[in-house]
Amino acid sequence: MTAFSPNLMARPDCAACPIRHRAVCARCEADELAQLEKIKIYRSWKAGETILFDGDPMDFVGSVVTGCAMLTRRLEDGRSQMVGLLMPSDFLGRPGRSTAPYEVSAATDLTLCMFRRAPFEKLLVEVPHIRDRLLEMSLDELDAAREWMVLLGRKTAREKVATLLLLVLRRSSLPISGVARADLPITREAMASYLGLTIETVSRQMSRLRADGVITLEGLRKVSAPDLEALALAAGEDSDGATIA
Amino acid sequence: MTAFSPNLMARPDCAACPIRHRAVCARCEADELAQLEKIKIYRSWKAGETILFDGDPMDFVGSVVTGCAMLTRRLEDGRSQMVGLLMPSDFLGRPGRSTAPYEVSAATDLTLCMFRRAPFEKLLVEVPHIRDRLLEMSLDELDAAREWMVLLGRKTAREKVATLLLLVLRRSSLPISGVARADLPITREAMASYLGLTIETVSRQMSRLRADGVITLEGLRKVSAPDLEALALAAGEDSDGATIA
DNA sequence: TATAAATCTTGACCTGTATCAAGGCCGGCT
DNA sequence: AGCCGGCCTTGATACAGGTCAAGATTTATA
Repeated sequence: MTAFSPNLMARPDCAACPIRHRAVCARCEADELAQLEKIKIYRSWKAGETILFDGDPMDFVGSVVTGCAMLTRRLEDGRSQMVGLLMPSDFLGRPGRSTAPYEVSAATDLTLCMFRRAPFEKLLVEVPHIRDRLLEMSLDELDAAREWMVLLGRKTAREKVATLLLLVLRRSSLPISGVARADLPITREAMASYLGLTIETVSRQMSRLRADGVITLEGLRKVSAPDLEALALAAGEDSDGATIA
Repeated sequence: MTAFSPNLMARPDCAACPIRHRAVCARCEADELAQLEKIKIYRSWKAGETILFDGDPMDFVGSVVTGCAMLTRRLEDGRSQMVGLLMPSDFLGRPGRSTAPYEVSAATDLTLCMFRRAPFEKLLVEVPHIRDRLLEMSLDELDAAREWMVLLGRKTAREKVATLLLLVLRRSSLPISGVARADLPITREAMASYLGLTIETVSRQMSRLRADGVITLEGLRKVSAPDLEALALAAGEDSDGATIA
């Protein structure tokens, strides 16, 4: 995964985020860039590290530059459910909230571009387009969350795994259809956490998809799909190819 | 359920929405009210009616005044998952989008306060506080959706049913703890759709909760819980009593 | 009020996924 | 290189929730 401009500065042609950024106001883009530049801080974590625990103070917002971050909610008895998988250009945090409502951790080696909340919120007041894009992004996230609810509530284990692979392949590789290859950014455990399954079930379904010729694995982390349409079919997806962001 | 001001006009003391509206700008509230007043339309549906099918053009936004609306996504083979349950004061629709990404239907007799999209979006540009509240609301919705993902992915059938009852009881009745009573606004089928279960499983778990003394049923639609704490326990909820909006 | 049509409940049985357990693969460390 | 420890895969078994089916209760209609 290569480095991208963080979300709020992304241009419409940003390869990492084909869905999220529709247009950028030509008039004020330069200003935004300059102002954001002044208050940003980069920070990195190693794969597996926890960035914030549920309830921790969270005095920043930011976006993923490289790598992959996870948002996880835990029930008291230890059961846990991932509720967000943040890829490059995805936004993290919420203006107006100072406490993390879930655990944030690094799925892979991770770099975040962070803005302290106070100056960011000030900027939010001054530059209306940042707020507009934040609204756009939140609504996209909401759509994605709802799409994921369908997966969690109604899809079979096989469909769940296929859907996640499809998501990763669609985000990582350029072609709309045909052969697609990608590095799986997450462990089997993280996949299970995201899909509402156990590790064993994920593993079994990966094996089945491989046996059925829907996917190919090289090592544990490299997946490819000779035919994305076939994978989409296994994912039980609407034929219109609705995208899950 | 009594009538409330629709969401965007809600005051901080609005009984229906204790969570969503933190503050209203005193300076511009009057103006907003006047401007919104000019472009709003009320419309009602009977319980069970479909308001919009997935993919229908949606040239309005609005909020629930009375009753209860459902957002449902369907897979091609007929499986369906409810992805939103809108109660009085909840917002429906998305500025900038003209097509419904899910089916919208009336769970009970329903009245919406609607604004045609074009003038609403114009207002959005002119009155910044409306946009701010829309962002707040979207972020709250996102939190709620994520909380629901935990339910769908990790909770048992009993916990799921208890969580939904708790949600309804918390929204309908005033006391923080102690006895709570409410009308279930939705059928068993809708409950099943929301919880990612079958009707039969919902029914069985309702019976079990009743047998265990956690809830009481009068007729099919009136529930009460002698002890909300006990219900929260059955819901597998964090002890801090985190609210699902 | 009687009857019909929904909606809900309960039971018997089955299946998909979780659980428990053993072994294999791979990367890191000495 | 060889060993160790963390992932991952595979198998055997158990159980929660789904499916199918019958009946009960409620609501709508005549």
